[in-house]
Amino acid sequence: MIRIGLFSKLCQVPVKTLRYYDEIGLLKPAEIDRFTSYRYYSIAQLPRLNRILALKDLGLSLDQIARLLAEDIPIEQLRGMLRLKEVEIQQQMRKEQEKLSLVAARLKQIEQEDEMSKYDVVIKKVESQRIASVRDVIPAYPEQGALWGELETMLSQKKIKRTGSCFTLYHSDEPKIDAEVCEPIAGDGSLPADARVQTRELHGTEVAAVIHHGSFATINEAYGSLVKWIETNGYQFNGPCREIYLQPPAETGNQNDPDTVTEIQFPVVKA
Amino acid sequence: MIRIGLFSKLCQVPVKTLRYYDEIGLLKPAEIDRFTSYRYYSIAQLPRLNRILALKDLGLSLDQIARLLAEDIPIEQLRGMLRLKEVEIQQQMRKEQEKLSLVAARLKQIEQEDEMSKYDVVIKKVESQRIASVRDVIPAYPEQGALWGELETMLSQKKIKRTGSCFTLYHSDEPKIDAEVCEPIAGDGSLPADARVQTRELHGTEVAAVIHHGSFATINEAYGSLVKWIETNGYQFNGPCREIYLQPPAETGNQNDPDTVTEIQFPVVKA
DNA sequence: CTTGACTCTCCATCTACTGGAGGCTGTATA
DNA sequence: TATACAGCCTCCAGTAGATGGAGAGTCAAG
Repeated sequence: MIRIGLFSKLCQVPVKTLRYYDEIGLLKPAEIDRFTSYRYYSIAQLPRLNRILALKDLGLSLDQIARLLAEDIPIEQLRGMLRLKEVEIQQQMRKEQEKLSLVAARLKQIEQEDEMSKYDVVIKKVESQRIASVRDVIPAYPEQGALWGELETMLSQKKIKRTGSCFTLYHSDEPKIDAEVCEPIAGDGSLPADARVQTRELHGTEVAAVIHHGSFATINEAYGSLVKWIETNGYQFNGPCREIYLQPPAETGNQNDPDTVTEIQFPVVKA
Repeated sequence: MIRIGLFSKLCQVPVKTLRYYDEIGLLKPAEIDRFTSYRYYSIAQLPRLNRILALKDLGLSLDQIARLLAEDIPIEQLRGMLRLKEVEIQQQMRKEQEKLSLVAARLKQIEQEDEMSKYDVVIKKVESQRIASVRDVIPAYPEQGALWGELETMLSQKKIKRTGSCFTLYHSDEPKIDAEVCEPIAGDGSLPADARVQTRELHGTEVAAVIHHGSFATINEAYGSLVKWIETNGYQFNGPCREIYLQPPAETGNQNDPDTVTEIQFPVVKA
């Protein structure tokens, strides 16, 4: 029987850690003095500790290790745990890889422009949502006002309220702009059976997004940054772009308000 | 001004997390009602939050992000932080890679033998230490008794105490076993200037180690496991093997004691 | 006026330890 | 045998980045 300090030296594990393992029941000392509470370990406990360390090196949690050491684990379960861990590590590696390329892209961008970009691109998931929309080809971006009028009229007639920010889907670019103005509505919204206004489910997707703060006059910069980011970070476009008007419900509108906040989202997939 | 719930929906960040960011000063609401303590956010705060999220995706800590957003950061410092992070991520990836191959090796081993090996190999660092030793070629392993005799005699004459477990270094294998029996001594140990007993520094190294619990008769299994592990896990031998006798200082000795505990270490380098 | 959805603060929890304060215990030396 | 000092004990707090819950106050609609 040896005391904790010597045991610690033999196994190269700090005393504090041994006490912690005792506390959580992972490795109890062979004996504890009833009067002094001194922990006494047996050299024969080294193999168990070694097994603990080896399993820890695989990335298993102490909790999992405790369960594995519980003596009556079928080999099948061990195999399962390891396979699970294998997958976990692979996922983790992919994440790290992702981070690495993001960092590298940022660095490259700093090299080129010598400052931090005004826009920050984030990848996020957008949930599936039910929308009411009006779609048409318009000659110029500001011309979508008419479409908004049609949509609003219909919705207020039917007394349907929107459940989120309204937005425009751009199905095609200039010069023939194929725009669809949309408002999210409740899931049970009755369809109006109207030729112009239709309701449908807009399915969820991953998007790359930036937020533009300022008048629409300068929104091109935001588009430029976002498109460039998507290309340099190895994503591919995967659907029509969404331009979301993030005004608080009260104040919808003024195109040139310098406090306008707009989110631009491009559905993407990792190439 | 919008309330936390709506802001949470717009930016896809949980309410709890927004409150946490407020608490740590990373993103304070634009306004807080003095009477109700309700947090009110401005849509114009979305770009800042987006930047936070983007930096978080790079793997920066909230603390680092807070410092970066402190407005007066020179571009140089940002560059430095990113480069540092780049290196960190690469290290992390190497670690994950290491784990992955360890897990894979375990799985393969289970496939082959259909049980968990009796021995668990761990990689650890061994500190540099001062030793007194006697080295000679012996015809068989048990013959090292004589060498131990010489060493012990000398040390007890000089009244030098050992500072750790004694061990044998095997410089060569059977049939001509070149063994060096060693005892660690205090760093300032005076050298005895003896032809047979010498003192020297044994430099630190990484080792792959297993612990054998039981009589020496079966120690070959431990050697077998360890050597196999080293080979399948892509390490290379890097010095003479150490056989460490982990008995508590009191009971040195009996070769066939079934409670003998021995650690076997092979210095290794990652191939 | 009530109901139900939101929001608030405060506390606890997670992982695997690490550090420190304050107080015993064991051993070596004088 | 007295004393110094290393070693050991327990308890408490803190790490990072949230997450979950209790209990209470607030807001808007019907």
